[in-house]
Amino acid sequence: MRIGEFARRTGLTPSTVRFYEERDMFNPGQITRGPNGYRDFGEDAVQRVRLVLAGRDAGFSLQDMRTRMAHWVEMDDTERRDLLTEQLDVIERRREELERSRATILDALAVLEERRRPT
Amino acid sequence: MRIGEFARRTGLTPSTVRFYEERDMFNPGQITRGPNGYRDFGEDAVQRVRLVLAGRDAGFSLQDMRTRMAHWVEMDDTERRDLLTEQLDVIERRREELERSRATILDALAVLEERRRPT
DNA sequence: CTAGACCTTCCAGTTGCTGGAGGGTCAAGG
DNA sequence: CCTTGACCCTCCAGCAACTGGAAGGTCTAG
Repeated sequence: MRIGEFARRTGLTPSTVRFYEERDMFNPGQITRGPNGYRDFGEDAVQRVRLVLAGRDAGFSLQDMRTRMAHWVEMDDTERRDLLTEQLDVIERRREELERSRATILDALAVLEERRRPT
Repeated sequence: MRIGEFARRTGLTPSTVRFYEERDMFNPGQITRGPNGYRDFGEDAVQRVRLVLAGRDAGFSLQDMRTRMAHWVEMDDTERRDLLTEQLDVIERRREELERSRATILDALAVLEERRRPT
């Protein structure tokens, strides 16, 4: 598929996809070029970028994700499990931060409510 | 208090605190200067920056937070409630993204587990 | 009077994009 | 055939939100 469709399917913009390619987030072969110079994305490129996005949202840098995924093929399942578990931990920490943020705002809201119907 | 203590209490680095000052995240008077040129932070500066951080973690830009808080004083409680509620929505959306990210990783883990004890 | 822990400004660099300029490709319709 | 529109290409400048280093000032304790 071409970059437009790929972007739509991954929720990215074409610009961002090109940026990810420049930063080596794809494996060789996942993006080929047609005779007109257009990029051609395979189905595995979609899978790949989805993992990258999961990592990014967990709070990993693109470089982190690149190295992690580069070594993926040569890792055994135990190492892979460790890596994914670590990723889960990072997500968990992000979730907690978000929860604190939410609490701060709920607090502020509670103050407003209390002012409306005073105790 | 001086910048070091302020940074410790807000979980920021002194560099970031100076950057926030430069970007006008504080109200005039929340940071004064001693005769030696050192910054002196008041207790309200701590409150202020905590709200900024809650907004930042919710996904708002610093500029957004700056304008939001600048108008805060002249808003009535209804507007304030709307603003905070909007902030909660943004947090909720971030939470969902994070949840999807988590699901992607749990999926990958499940594949590994299945390979260990095949069906 | 010096060592250490602070603080100051200024500024260049990093990450992860975003959007624009200037141009090529290609299918459909007049 | 030619134009129009929706694509695509590269290159590059700019942005947000930091980060850290250089070069230097201040203050307290020993």
